[in-house]
Amino acid sequence: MARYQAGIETEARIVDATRSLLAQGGLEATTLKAICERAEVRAGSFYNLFDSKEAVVMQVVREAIDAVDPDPQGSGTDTLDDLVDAYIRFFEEQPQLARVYVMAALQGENSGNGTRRRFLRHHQRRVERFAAAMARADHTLGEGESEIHAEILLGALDGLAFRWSLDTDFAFAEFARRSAKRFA
Amino acid sequence: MARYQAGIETEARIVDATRSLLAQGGLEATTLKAICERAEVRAGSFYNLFDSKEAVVMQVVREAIDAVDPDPQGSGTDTLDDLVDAYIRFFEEQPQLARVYVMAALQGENSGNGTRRRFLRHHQRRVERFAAAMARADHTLGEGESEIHAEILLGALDGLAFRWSLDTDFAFAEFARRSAKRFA
DNA sequence: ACTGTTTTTGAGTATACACTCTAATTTGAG
DNA sequence: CTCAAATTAGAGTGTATACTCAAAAACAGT
Repeated sequence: MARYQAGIETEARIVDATRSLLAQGGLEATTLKAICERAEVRAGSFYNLFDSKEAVVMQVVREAIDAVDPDPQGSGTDTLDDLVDAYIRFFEEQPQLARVYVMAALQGENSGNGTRRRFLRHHQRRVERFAAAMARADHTLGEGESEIHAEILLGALDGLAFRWSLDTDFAFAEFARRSAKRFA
Repeated sequence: MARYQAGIETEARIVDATRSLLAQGGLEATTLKAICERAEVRAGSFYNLFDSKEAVVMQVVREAIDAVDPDPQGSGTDTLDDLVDAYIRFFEEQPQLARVYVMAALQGENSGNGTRRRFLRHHQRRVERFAAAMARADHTLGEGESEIHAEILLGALDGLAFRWSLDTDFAFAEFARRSAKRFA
């Protein structure tokens, strides 16, 4: 069971290679061959450490999302602006990863794997945090009410982000903040 | 140049086969083999009539979008509600096609083909029609102002539709209309 | 040094895909 | 009926993919 140092380092190299490939050329560029070449590893080693290509891709995406979380401990002190900013930052700093995230969710729709479920869980958590932040800012808001508002605002953010991923000239951040003001 | 009847009928069969495959199993199920089998045609015949698989897929998607257009002539009599309803109808009646549409736009991002451009042109037309309908309903609205509102509303609709395509229990239509009310 | 475990190798498998090509057949206008 | 053009067949090409496997090598605790 005890892992060797070599294996741990190899794993890190594979994750790094995957991250840079995704950031650079999206899912299309992130083939197993490309990952192995960049990590200087043969296919067999890859499969000694990961169950599938999808596994490492999803790990990278998850890490990137966590990296911009304004309140990783979930202590409940983040404001709506914090959350919106974190959302904007993820898309602006990692446009390709955001695309991969969306594609993975969309592709998972038909294939039976749990990508779609994971995506929805993550979305649900996000809705709850948005709703909580809204409720903290406005005590007159009912619980159901704030969840609905959160759902609509997140919908708008997702849509605008998608719009921006197709045309990076689109003033995503500005529209996103404007939506937040309007739906909050 | 003069086309034969046989060719015209074959073309229709191929388009029908593609449409039903897309509606049934999305892009994944819509392979050339599947199209040819369902249309009872050999690959050579397919390529005698279409340049590529993508060509027929895009044709089907375009037709589906046009089919729900509340004002195909563009006579400028559609209201915001009409437009929102058309949007909702497209996603509710053709969820798989909507997914294909989004996937195609996302995939086209890196590959040099014009899918992304087409998508953006279509989006732009939609923004203009939404903005015009908003302006007709509220004459105090400036032109720039109504375009911004249209962009945000469409963003929200896109995001909610995406949300719904992952979880068809989501009350997409209700949320969509609720978003639209904020602009009316 | 011994030894059981982890790691690495790299050729190989299986498969799926869009697309091509040539020859044969069918069509329909004159 | 003729014949050029349109259509069709269908085997075949080329390529890319994720992934497997058995054996060799490296590792680290004793």
